[in-house]
Amino acid sequence: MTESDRSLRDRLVDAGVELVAAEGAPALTLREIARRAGVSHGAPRRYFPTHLELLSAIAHRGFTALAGRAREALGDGTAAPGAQVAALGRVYLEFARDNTGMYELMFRHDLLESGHLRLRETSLPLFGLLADLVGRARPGVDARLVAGALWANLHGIAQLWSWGSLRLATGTVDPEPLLHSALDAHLGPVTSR
Amino acid sequence: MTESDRSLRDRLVDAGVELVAAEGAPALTLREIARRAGVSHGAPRRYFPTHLELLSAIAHRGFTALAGRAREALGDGTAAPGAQVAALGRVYLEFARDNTGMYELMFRHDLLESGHLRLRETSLPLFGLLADLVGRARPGVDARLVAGALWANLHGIAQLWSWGSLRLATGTVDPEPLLHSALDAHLGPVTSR
DNA sequence: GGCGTCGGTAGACACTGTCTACCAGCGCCC
DNA sequence: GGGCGCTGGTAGACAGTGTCTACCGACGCC
Repeated sequence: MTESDRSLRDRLVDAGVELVAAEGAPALTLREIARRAGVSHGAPRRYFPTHLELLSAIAHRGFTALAGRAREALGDGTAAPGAQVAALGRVYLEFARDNTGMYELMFRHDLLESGHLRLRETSLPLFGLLADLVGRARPGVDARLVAGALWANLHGIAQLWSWGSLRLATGTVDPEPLLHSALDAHLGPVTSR
Repeated sequence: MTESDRSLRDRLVDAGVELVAAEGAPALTLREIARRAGVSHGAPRRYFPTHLELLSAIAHRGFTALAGRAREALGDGTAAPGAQVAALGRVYLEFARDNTGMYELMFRHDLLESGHLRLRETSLPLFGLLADLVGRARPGVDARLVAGALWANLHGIAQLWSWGSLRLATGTVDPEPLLHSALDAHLGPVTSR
């Protein structure tokens, strides 16, 4: 058959990725994913011993997708470090805005600890890149610390904005000024951005 | 009876608060809350038409508790604005650390939109206080914007730290340096703190 | 004193994740 | 070649969930 040449494992993850984009994170039922992949509800168990591990695999796709967009936004990496950090921040917020369900899934804390995929470590290379850029943009500071604070800021903006809390609190109509404020704060007064 | 002089509504919320502290957010089952309150699983429906509304009422307790701690940390409010902001940030992170389950519940986005309690608006007074302090600490800037960015930063640190992601990424052993970094960033170079 | 209403019970329903028994088809080896 | 075991999937049971509905007991009120 045309479907079974790709392993069921991949088809399940594919179905999950489509489902979370179409219906949101709460729709990612084990049985519904199996249904969409055209198999019985017990089949996923061969590949994912538990529901959480399947969700982890789906979230993993999200992290690699985010990393891909980051890489392509950075281009050849010749721009000024501060500008590259700004580009990363913008990509991060755009990803969270355009993939609400997937972003929500990626940061479900019970997923982070499950699966030998070690989902938490998946985001480390991207963080390392950020820390490197921060270190070049602000020599002299503890780059990993500042990068950590900045990452937390981006994450907070992404979440609180998508929930409407920040829109309500700040009264602004889009998160761009918040991103600017955060970048200015962590990267120091406007440099060559 | 000694139990029914307080309305079942309050007893349910009480049971939920205890349960989330003892067993974590995922344990907040409608049926388990009813069990702990000593009633049948259909009883809560008289007061909370849906499970989410009961959870909203429980989370509401969390917000008022947080506001209480903030108020008591600020004291008479005579300290320098920057110091007060720092105190608020510290209280926020401590609350998130000491009440992991409750904090997780408070920021479940599907809760924020449910219930005529309008949970999202509950955090507005506290945010207004923060924005006011930020405005006095940094006159000239858009206080609500900077306060929003700072709030997002605190929220991000609280979440990512409690999940272990920030500890892993920054290599620090406690979130205090992150708080300092964030405060320095948003409030400008160390003032009278 | 009968009646209606309030506050709670009990059970049904559909749905979930997990577990277990089964089994069809295939390759492999003696 | 024929039996065997393994791989990969099916089907059903089970406990638990949230919601809904029928019932009902005690209380207040006219």
